[in-house]
Amino acid sequence: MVNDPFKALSHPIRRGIVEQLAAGPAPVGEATAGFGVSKPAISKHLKVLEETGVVTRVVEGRTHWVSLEPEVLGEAADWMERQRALWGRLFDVVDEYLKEEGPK
Amino acid sequence: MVNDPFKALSHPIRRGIVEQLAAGPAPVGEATAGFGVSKPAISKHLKVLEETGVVTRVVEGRTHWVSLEPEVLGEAADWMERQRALWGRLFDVVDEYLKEEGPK
DNA sequence: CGGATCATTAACCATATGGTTAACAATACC
DNA sequence: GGTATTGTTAACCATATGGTTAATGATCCG
Repeated sequence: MVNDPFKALSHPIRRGIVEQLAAGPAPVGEATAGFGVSKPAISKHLKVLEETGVVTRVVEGRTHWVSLEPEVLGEAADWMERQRALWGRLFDVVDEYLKEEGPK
Repeated sequence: MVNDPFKALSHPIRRGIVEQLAAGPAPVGEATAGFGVSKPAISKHLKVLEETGVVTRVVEGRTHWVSLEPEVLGEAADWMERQRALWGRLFDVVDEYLKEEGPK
């Protein structure tokens, strides 16, 4: 995977930023308010989100506008759904197993 | 999040193990074959998967049976789908924005 | 120009992560 | 008992991660 959205989402602060951005593009300060860490810490999380392709940034004057990249996050969502589909089969396997065992 | 499935899924080998286990419970050696790393490395990945609640282990003789825990992975899948739903709205927001701008 | 504002970079630190080889543990088999 | 099989633990190493404070960049505004 070139973009690795799962790496991006592996920290709660970064998931929080993604949640904030779901409402639409926002300046850094707005998208990252309320996480209780310093600005440099935020800057680093944002950098990870950018490097993994989850967000993009447009600088406009002194404010940096940050936007979600749904396609990249979609890769993660798709993987999860593919897995979920397979778990369904897994339940069937377990069911069959229980059937073979017969009723108690 | 007490269980953090996203942390578990943040490494490609661990995602690979999850994929293998989607077919059903398997012994460690079977669930983790073909990743090109040493057994201790595998052991550690498995430990992470266990600690985050993504898999459970049952020891039977000298083979350790590993199983997926769909509920825990479901937390991650649900989060992704909630986000995906919000991205939908995001597209609408962008559409509205483009409408306001008017046709070129 | 000078100060306030928005945000990053630099330098540093502690701990986590991901890998290795070597040794160990426990069970299975002859 | 001796050896093969399955898997973990111990010790070690390099790099990544996540945080800090202090300094810097860049823009806006009076």
